[in-house]
Amino acid sequence: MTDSVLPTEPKTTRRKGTRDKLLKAALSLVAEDRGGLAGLSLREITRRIGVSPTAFYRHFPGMEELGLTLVHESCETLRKQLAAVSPDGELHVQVHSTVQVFLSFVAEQRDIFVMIAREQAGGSKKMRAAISNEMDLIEQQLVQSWQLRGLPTMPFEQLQRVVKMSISLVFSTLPAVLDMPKDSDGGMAALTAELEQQLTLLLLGATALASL
Amino acid sequence: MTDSVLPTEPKTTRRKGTRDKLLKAALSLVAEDRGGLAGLSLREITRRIGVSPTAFYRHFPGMEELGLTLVHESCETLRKQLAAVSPDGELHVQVHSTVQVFLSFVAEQRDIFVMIAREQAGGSKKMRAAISNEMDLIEQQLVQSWQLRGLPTMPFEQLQRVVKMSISLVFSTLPAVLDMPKDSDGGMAALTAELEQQLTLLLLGATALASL
DNA sequence: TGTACATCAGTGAACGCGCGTTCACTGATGTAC
DNA sequence: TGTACATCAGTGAACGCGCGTTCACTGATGTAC
Repeated sequence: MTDSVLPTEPKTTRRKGTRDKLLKAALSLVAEDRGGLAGLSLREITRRIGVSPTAFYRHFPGMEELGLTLVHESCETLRKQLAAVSPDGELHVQVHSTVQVFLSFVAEQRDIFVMIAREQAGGSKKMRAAISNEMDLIEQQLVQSWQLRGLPTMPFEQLQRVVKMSISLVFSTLPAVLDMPKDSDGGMAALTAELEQQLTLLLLGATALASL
Repeated sequence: MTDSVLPTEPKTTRRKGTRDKLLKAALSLVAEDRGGLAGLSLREITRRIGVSPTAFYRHFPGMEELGLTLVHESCETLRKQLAAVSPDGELHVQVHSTVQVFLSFVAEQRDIFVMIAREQAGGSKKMRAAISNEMDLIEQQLVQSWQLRGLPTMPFEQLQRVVKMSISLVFSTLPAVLDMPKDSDGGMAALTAELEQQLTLLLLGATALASL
């Protein structure tokens, strides 16, 4: 048994990984139900990743900061993915593409959205402010990208309102996602279909209205 | 000092009132922030109304049942008030009336809506099921009453979807209500105006679409 | 390359606290005769 | 109307528990010379 061969691999691994593990553990605990970030404890999180409770404080001053970090980093990822979409063609094709991106992201990052849905109204004041801020950023980004693509056959103010409403509607379906088995493809498909119907109705309606 | 004159008044008062006091106290504690029903304790509630913690169990088996009762009784009240509205005239007048009823009820019963908004996504599974059930009842009722008034210049399925979307949009604004000072009339007016714009856009759009 | 030192991530014992729930109880209200 | 009894709402002591946070510590990693 040669003792200390291959000093590489685990060198910095166990060191740096803990912060991310804490975030992931918190996220999965929230997704597992009970009652939002407020419903889980620091000790529960550290227990799950096999680390002493005190280790938590090496990475976050407290639970609230962990929550804010989680929201911020998740939404950043979402915005990047949304920015990468560039649908072409007619209006309803573009709608379809955007909705698909949004929803496949929701399906993929289910836990994150579950958490955002819960904290959006249920969290602390700071938490709610952070989420509302992130949603505004998403809104701005969508408005811009749709403008650039020549979609807006309607006044700017109306386009902005339509986007805001679309985002509200997407987030409204999240509680239903919460109560869906993690692997229920059928259920998710039904939600997706209904949401697409809703957004299409909204967008076509607004367009029809603007052309009168 | 004649001792036991006037034996009336407080006879049954202190007895029966406790259950309602518990409900009210829980509601006001949720509205005061922190983090939903999950964020407050049985002892906190009983402390607020000056009763021993054990008295709680005379009225509810636990916190969850108190929460479910709160939701149920509140939504029943809301539905009764909505049923009492009978707007006349053109479409946008009817929209205006309905929105006004809804929003004045929200303003009036602010705490209840705050709680519903929080628990809709943030609560336990049972809680979410109860709220989603109550929202369906509201939806059905609105669809019926609009149908009776001859509003639907659109297919039934579309009317139903429009109502569902309207309710989603109303509930989406609740997190913003949460962060508004209790007496900020200006803030509430702004929210009301934006919401009315949104709903008008949706309804007129859908109508325009149906008449193409 | 080797050595000395500083920084940093994680430890484990200990604390005081508020919690939900149990229990046997008390005294007031309601009911039967 | 009065008396005996059952029911019911509220009490207060007691319990064990998991919590957040503190502290002095250890040993590994990173840095300066």
